[in-house]
Amino acid sequence: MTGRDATGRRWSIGELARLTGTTVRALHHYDEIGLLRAAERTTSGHRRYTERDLRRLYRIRALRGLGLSLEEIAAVLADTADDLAAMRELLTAQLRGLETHAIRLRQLTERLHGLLGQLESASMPGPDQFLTTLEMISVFDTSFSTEQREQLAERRAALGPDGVETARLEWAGLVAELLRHVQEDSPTDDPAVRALVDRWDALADRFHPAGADGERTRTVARRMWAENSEEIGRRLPWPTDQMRALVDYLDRVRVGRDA
Amino acid sequence: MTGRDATGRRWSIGELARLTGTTVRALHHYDEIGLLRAAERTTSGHRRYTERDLRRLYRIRALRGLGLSLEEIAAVLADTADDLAAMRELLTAQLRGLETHAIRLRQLTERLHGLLGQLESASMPGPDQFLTTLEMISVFDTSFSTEQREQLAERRAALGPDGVETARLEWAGLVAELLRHVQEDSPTDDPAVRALVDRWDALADRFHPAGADGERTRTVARRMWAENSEEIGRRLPWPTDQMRALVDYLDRVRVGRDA
DNA sequence: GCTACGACCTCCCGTGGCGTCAGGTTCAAG
DNA sequence: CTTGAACCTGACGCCACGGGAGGTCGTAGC
Repeated sequence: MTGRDATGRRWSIGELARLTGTTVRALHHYDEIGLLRAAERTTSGHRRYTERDLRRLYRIRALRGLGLSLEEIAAVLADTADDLAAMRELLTAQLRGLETHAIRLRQLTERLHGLLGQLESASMPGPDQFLTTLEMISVFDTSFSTEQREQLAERRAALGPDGVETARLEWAGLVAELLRHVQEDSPTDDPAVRALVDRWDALADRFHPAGADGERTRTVARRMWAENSEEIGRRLPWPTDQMRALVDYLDRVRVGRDA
Repeated sequence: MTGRDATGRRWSIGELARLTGTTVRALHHYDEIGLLRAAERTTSGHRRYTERDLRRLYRIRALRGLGLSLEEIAAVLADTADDLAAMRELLTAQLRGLETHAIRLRQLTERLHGLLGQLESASMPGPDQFLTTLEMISVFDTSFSTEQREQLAERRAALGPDGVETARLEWAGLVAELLRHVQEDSPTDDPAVRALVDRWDALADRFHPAGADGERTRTVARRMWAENSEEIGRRLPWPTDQMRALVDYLDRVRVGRDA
């Protein structure tokens, strides 16, 4: 078993750790799980590593540096190593995983950017408002049905990720602000309210722009946003009625505006 | 204490989980760590959540969706919430963290791309070669001294991350292949060997291009690569002599080529 | 031979954010 | 009254180690 390198150099566990930039504890761990067993032990139990162990360790560290799990590493290093296909497959899978990870990371970054922008802007009234926006974001994430998500995905391609994030965030903020106006029963000709509703409609139009059959599309669009508002209302502490009231309120403001 | 919402709706833990898209277990966990305690319990011990709990949960989920840890969330939600500055600070820090994370992710992706490219290319002799390349990568990552890293960083800016990764990978492969030739004592006028050495020198030149004082820079460059080779040799199972032999071999090939 | 002192040993708890049983109790509908 | 779904607490598992306790081993200097 040790015949192959019975004559070579030996390293203690600490030397090995220093050589490879790992820690003694990590080597203990690899030993425990059987990923890298010391080829020999001294009579007193100290580990002695051989050249083969060292080279295996280098491979392990390289693969870990590529983000593979210890289990995966054990698998590819267990194959008699003439199995490059397995290695290629694993690395390809890893690459795909990294790419989806990168996508989520970008989305996260955009959300954070948006939120920070909102925090910096002067239009931010206070902490209550911001916390409500947070709630709306959470609700938004769990409220859209699958087919609605698909519809959004179509628009997503056209708007680009930035546009979608911005819209999502803006919409969450709008719902929060408008709900407050509904609760306070602001008059429908309040300029502030009109500005909010204009932004609301512009947002909906951006997702469902008027095409050849402009009016029909817009109707569908507004209905969809209204339905989402209701769905969201069902998930909020405020009763559904309140959310329906919001939609009604929107309509009343529009009537006053378009008259 | 419960006076504020003594009259509102109550939700069971399962209802709350369905509303917010979480799991019962997660809510148990939040309760355990004190992040979200149910406002009340029934006489039999079942949790009853109030409207305030629900809204707090929405905030928690939104912040978790932004990648904050439960501890951080507890901190910002504990502040009496008029502390938007703390929130801004935390989100900014989070954004910075995401960005460094994204950088590492890009590096990883590039490495994987490079390795896969090497695996696909026809110049890949066999699994042994590939595993040796893995070892070299590992060694490369831990061998360069700090000032050498700094020198590399300068060039890095000029070459771009892609260039650095490609070079790193190519160099690792070259060392592996050349070491084999040294071991097999291939003749110095072997065309395959010459091609390898040409690639080696081209690589070094790419990192240390000939400027006004061309020759001196090149000498420095070659010395640096040679030193790294020795340093690397010291970390390899092969003795230092072998690595020094590699450098000598390189020189002999160059002499034959330039004559 | 004695004494440091460092390197090594094994065993075990902790990390984060829950998932997943196990074994028992309670609730709501029929 | 019964059944089945929902709920409870408690405990272990995950992943790749970090870190500490408490003991043994190796070697260098006196």
